[in-house]
Amino acid sequence: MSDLLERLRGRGWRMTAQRRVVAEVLDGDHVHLTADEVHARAVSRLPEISRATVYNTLGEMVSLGEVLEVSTDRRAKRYDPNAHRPHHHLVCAQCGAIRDVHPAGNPLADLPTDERYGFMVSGVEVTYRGTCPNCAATA
Amino acid sequence: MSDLLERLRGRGWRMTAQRRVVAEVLDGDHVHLTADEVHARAVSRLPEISRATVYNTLGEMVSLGEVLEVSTDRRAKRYDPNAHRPHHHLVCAQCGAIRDVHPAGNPLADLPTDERYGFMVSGVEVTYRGTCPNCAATA
DNA sequence: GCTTGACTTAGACATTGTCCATTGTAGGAT
DNA sequence: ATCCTACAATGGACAATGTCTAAGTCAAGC
Repeated sequence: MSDLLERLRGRGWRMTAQRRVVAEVLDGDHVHLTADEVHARAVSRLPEISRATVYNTLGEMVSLGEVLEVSTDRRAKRYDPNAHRPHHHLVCAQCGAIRDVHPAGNPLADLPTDERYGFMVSGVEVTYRGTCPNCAATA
Repeated sequence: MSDLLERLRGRGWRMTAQRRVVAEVLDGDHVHLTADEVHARAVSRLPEISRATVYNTLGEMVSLGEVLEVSTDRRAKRYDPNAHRPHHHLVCAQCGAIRDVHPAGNPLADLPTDERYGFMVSGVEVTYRGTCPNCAATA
């Protein structure tokens, strides 16, 4: 059920009630919660969990490479538990809904050498913007 | 020399000392200043300019479509006066240096219909990550 | 040179995130 | 089973970035 929790367990990660709750809250597909959203949901299961712990725990999951940080807007960072299959994001400009997407093509190959300014290029993020069906209907 | 200022003038934008200074500070190629950096530079030319004015002015330039907001990290928004030719960004993971790049290919065409989740997709941002020559040498 | 509505200001406030000293506890050692 | 100890959690202060408001100021048209 909880893939994320399983992965973390298999790394000798010290398990605590707080960490378990954070991992459970974050698990799933197309999940892109902010730290505060994670905290709110965690609190409903473990009322005494603190904000700092949620931030620390999310930060550790990111360091372990089991969770991705996503910045689709200039507001809060979002956390994406689907760190294993590389993917990009499609964001609704109105409501902020986010979907994971897997475009064809390889943007890295599309960056010519003379546009690299001597950088060692290691990765690329692609963010599609648009309007979701829901917002299109309401507008 | 100040293209940005010229463009703004030609739109009946009410001109004030503050707005002129902000436009001048922001003009150029590969310019990606944060609001606070813009403020700091503006203050050196017009000591009494306020932070709120800089934020307001940058926001208006963005609304007018003459300046782009760029979020290459989760820190402060950056402002890019080069709103004419569409382009993407290459960011140094160590020092945060940013270059404008123009990759080949069309990422919009690479997003299959069955990965669009019914969204009306209107744009795409591509952010390349890597290490700049300077940081590679120092590391 | 007036008038007026738009612009600017200073600072309070909001949001998101980090840090630190203290307290608690998971998991190995006995 | 219990004890130890290093690691984790807590909560509250602090920092960075951005927004808002009420009052004063000014650019541009008449």
